Amino acid sequence: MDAQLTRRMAGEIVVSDSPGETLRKWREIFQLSQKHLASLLGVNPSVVCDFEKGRRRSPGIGTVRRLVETMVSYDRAHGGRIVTSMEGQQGNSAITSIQEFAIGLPIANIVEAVGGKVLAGEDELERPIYGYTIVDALRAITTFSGANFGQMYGWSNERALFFTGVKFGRSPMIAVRAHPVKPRLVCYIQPGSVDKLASTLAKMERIVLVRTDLSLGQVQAGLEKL
Amino acid sequence: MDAQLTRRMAGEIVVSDSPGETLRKWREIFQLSQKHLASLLGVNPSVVCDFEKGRRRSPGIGTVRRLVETMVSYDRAHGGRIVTSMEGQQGNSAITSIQEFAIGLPIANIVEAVGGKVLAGEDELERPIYGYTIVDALRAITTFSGANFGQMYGWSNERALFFTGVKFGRSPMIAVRAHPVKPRLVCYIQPGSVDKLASTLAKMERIVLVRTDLSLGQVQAGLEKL
DNA sequence: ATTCCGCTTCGTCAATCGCCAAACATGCGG
DNA sequence: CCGCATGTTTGGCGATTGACGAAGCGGAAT
Repeated sequence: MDAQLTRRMAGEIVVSDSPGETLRKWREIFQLSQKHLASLLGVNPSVVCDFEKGRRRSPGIGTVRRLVETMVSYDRAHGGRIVTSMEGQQGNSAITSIQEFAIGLPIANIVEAVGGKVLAGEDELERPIYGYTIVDALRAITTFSGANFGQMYGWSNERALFFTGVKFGRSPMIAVRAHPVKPRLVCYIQPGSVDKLASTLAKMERIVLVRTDLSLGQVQAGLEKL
Repeated sequence: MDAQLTRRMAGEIVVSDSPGETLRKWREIFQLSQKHLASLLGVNPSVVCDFEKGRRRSPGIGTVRRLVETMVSYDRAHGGRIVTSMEGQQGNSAITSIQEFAIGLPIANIVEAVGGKVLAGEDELERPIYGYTIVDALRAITTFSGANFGQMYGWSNERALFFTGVKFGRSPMIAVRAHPVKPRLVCYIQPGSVDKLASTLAKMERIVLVRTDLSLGQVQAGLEKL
């Protein structure tokens, strides 16, 4: 749930020119004293100090992770004052969810996780992909302005695109075809029917086309587990 | 310039349940072989492998940083194929810029960096702030829908808010006053005039109000240097 | 079948980190 | 001036990392 914030904090610390000061910045934001933070971590306060003052030049990522996660989950456990104030806002209402995987996952795994039936592209199932986007097809078409299409693609474009609210399955594939950047996997969630044209287009673009009859909620749950 | 992407990669690696695989994911995205990456780093290929396979349980952040920055800058130096494909897209056109500082900076430093004159709140100048947002006042008012106001605040709300295109300086402060989350510093960039009401409101909210007659470009340059 | 290639595994060694305990410094109320 | 709390510094010891290079493995190309 707080993965976003956690990653952000960690990333900032790692590439900072002075990781120590950045760490301190976050500790201050969370309004914790070195001692308090140390006690949460179950270590000596000097350890926290060591990091902040840079005596430990290149702390392990394990340590950084522990620090960051400790702060976030402590705050969360105490009402989440700080955490909620930084929550993700943003977002076009047509985009239900955008996630990146921490590691590359073969398309086959995704398909299985969402109970999908492959309609086209059976021969590309081992390709790894790195994230997914879930879009409301209707709203996307009515509310997207040119630039928004770019948003659908998160950080990697080797990704899966899920559409809800699909009637015949033509327009989404046409949109995909028209767009210069292509996903590797397109999945319709509980579509009405799926037009033949859709799978033809998919084959042309060498995209794996899949349908699933699970609900959006079930799909999301399946994806979370990956 | 690629700080955003760099941070994201680093953050993802640090919090990943298997940093090695995540690292590999990124190497693959950048289409580098272990050998190639190793040569860029000036180390033996086996080193890269050791990281990816997790023999180093908790590599130092220095190492992670080097890896990540090497990939990004290599790609950038060779046309930036990958990097540009992941560039920041998104964003409301009213928001010119959103940045976070790596460390907390006293308000006074910011004011100085942008050549500002303090109009209210002289007694809060040492307070640290953690980021800034630059907004086009006119466009904000006409194009923002409720939710967008949340966007103005990046990750930390202990931040500075800069407005361009200010006529009298009333509306921006009224918007700030109406909003539940407050910035610590509000700065008008080349405002027409600044209404007395603005500084009154600022005092009420204990916000430091500043004006600068530098151009937007100069202000941005000043902020970059911090 | 042999050679290449990229990736993996492993033993090794110096440099560095992770952590503690105890000393040091600073600030605050009495 | 003293205690007391909080944060900083220091010395040191064992565990781990960062790096190398040799050797092994499996698939693709010759």
